[in-house]
Amino acid sequence: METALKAIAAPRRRQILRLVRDHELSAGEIALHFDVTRPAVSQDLTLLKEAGLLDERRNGTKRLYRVRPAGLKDLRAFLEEFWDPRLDALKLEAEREEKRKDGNDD
Amino acid sequence: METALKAIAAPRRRQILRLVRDHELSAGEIALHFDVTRPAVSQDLTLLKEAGLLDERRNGTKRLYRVRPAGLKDLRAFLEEFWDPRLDALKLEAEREEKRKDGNDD
DNA sequence: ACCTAATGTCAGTTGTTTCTAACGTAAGAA
DNA sequence: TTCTTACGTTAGAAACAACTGACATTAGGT
Repeated sequence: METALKAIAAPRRRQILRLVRDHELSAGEIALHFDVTRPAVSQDLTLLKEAGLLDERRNGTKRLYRVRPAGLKDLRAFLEEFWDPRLDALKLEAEREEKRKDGNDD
Repeated sequence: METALKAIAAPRRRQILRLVRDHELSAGEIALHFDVTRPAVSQDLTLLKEAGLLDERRNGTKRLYRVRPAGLKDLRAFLEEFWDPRLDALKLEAEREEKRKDGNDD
């Protein structure tokens, strides 16, 4: 969770998340959007992946990334609780709800 | 906003925000909760203040801190929009609503 | 005036992040 | 097997953040 919070604290990483919010993009395509070198972006991707915010899929020599909704959801939930800890009860209920629906990713 | 995001990415600073969520505390009282030196905490307080997340009030030789709800609200709004940019319209409406109510701090 | 309490500020050290250039690797085409 | 494409990984530099100990400041008490 710590990692995720730090991950979204950097503008470029937030931008990356936005880029792969709805469609997959390859590492190279992502890198094209920024003026740092490709390895720099690659490191951001690794960090985001470790934070559980990104999914990676390999296709041939390419690596395709996209947002991992569950990760985003967890981060959101953590923050919701942070703003107001009294939401605990509601949160637990929502989780029970989630389990019932099974595999829904918000 | 950048500052605020970085501010809450550190556990001790989140803890500080929790401590002064409902009641004011002096710098010294806050520092007692942690095992780093007082200056370290003081720097955290400065950072949080700069991020707009903390209000400072002086009383004699003491400085009393408490959460600044407006700052927290802005940060929240920023994140809401980040999770789902389609909320723009709703957000603007909410802001209009805020202005109407004038000075309400959530 | 002098003292104490409560706190901020500064300089310097250490630790962490971020970046680039160079190198390594794995997939597929020729 | 050799070449190319699309990547990740590493080493080292540079920038940044976090601490601590020492000092400065400000309010009030005696």
